[in-house]
Parts: sequence; C-alpha cells; structure tokens
Amino acid sequence: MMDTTNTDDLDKRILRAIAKNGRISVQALGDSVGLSPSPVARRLKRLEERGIVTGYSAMIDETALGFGVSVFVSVKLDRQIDDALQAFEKAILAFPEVVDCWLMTGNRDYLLRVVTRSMAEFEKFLVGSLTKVKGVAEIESSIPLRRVKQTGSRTP
Amino acid sequence: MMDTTNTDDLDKRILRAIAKNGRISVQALGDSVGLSPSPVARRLKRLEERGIVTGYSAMIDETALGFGVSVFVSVKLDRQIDDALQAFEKAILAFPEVVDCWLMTGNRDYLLRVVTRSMAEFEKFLVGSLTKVKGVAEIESSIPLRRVKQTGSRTP
DNA sequence: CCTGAAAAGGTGTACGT
DNA sequence: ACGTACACCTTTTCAGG
Repeated sequence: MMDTTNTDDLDKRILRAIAKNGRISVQALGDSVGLSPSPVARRLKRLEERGIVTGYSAMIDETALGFGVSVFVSVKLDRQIDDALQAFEKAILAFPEVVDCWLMTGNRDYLLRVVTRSMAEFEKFLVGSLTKVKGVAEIESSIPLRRVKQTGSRTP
Repeated sequence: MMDTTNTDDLDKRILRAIAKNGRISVQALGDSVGLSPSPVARRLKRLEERGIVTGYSAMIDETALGFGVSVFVSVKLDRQIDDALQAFEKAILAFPEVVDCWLMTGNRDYLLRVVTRSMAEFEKFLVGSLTKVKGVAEIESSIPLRRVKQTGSRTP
C-alpha cells in the first residue's frame, strides 16, 4: 500500500517558497511557480486545511528582545498514563518560556527548550512553574553555549 | 544605565500577534492593538529594519514533505580544541539533514536535530556522513515520538 | 484544474492633527 | 507620533474553458 501524499510538485514548490517567506503574496507565489493567483490561493488553502501548513510566524530575534538565556530541559513524569501526558502538555503549551517541546521515546520523557531573559528568570520558571506541574518527577537542565545552526525545517 | 530597548508595549503586542500569525494583515493588526493601519505598518517596518523581526515563515509539517524521521543526535568530539570544533561545525553547516545544532556546555558536545525521509536515510547519514567527520568520538541518538509545541521563538 | 475578470478588501503615501 | 483619505495593488469569487 503506498502512501500517496497527494501533494504534487507544484505544492512542494509553494511550500518551499512560503517556508522561506511566509508573507509572500499569492501573486508573487503564482509568478514563482508559474500559475495564476487563484489556483495558488486554492492550493494554499487546501494545504492549510489538510494540516500540512500549520501556520505562519514571524521570526523574532530573541536576543534583540533581551531573551539571552536558552536552556534545554529534560523532564520525566512519574506516571506514563495518558492523563498525565495530557495534563503536562496542556501546561507546557501555556508557558511562554517553553518555545519547543518534544515527546521522546524510551522513557517517555519530554525535551523542552526554555527561553528567558536571565538565569534568575530561568530559575524562577523552574521552581515556580515547571516543578509545580502535576506529574513532574525529574528535571535535568543542559545549557548551550551557542547555536551553531538554525534551519527551522528541512527543505530539499 | 538602563537598557531601554526602544520597543514599547505597542511593539510588543505587535510582535506577539505576528509571532502567532505571521500572515495577519496590517489592518487586523491595527484592530488588535488599537491603532490604525499606518502606524502599525511604520512600527512593523522599523522592527524589521532593526533586526528584531528577522523574517516570516510558514510552519510546515515536515512529514507532509516526506521527511518523516526526526532524530536528536548527541555528538562528542575526541578533542576539545578549537580546531576540532571549527572543523566539525563546518561539516554540520554543509549537511542539509541537520536542521538545528547547538554547542553545549559541560562536556563540550553538540546536540543536533537530524531530519530525513526514512530510517534508512538516517542510518546512511549516520554511518556515511556523521561518523566520518574528523574528531567525532561518540554518537547517541534519541528518537522523538512527536512534537508537542513549536513556537519558533519567544515573545515578550 | 486552470484562466480571467470583477468585486471586495488591504496597503502605502501624503497630508492634517 | 497617530489618523484620514485616496489611489493602487492584492485577494477572493465566480463564470467559462
């Protein structure tokens, strides 16, 4: 059984273009892929509806805004039942400090990236917010020195 | 001496809004922050010029593009001299499979996120590319089940 | 599934406050 | 530094191939 994704080459070119410039106009998109604006708009809408394009975002320089601290945090929950996972994830989604979160295989723990203005603010987040989330059993922080590469997402 | 970032509350609300929806119109932005379109456009332009807004991007479900495999890879180098780090980083920047890379404190190892079409392609990258980079001593892979949160960047 | 044209809606500039 | 007005451009919708 083959998983026909239903995204053709034109869609892929549209995706590449909007990955590079999320505010590009439908017209310019049409020019770049060789289509008139209306089909591009239709395809874009369809890509959004199908959940392939999950949204659009401005890329903001965190350090320019004073958020100089970025920390990787590994979190283990004390139970691994679905309820605990759901409760944890709901809390995570509400914390602005958490910019990225993955559920890992293995011990079913989470890997987060937490961004704050300072170490003091990070500590406050850790003891004031994260440790207070129900089900959190273990927390391990790793501090990066610097970011070597940032692509956002892969493109062919 | 106070570090007045020169971004006031209005700017911050604009940043929050465009982080959440990078394709929002200037008009809608104006409505949401209580300003008419022209000042919003002026502020937006200024935020871009000052490098606070570095660009716009569509958030794309990588799996939709056929990149179903995402793996966190931890890499230790056998020597921690600057030359080794530089050589390693140069290699990393050239690999399209590596979408994100951080130099970590502590044991001075690297944390990468590697994205491929399949496990077979991942393995090929691992044995064919990553292990062949000079200085690589230890590699540990962690496989995520799914992404829980993807914010791109922190907002004020 | 595409084009093209017309209606609706958004943008950018100039100027007034 | 914000608002309004207006000309211009972009998006959307719909008829037709």
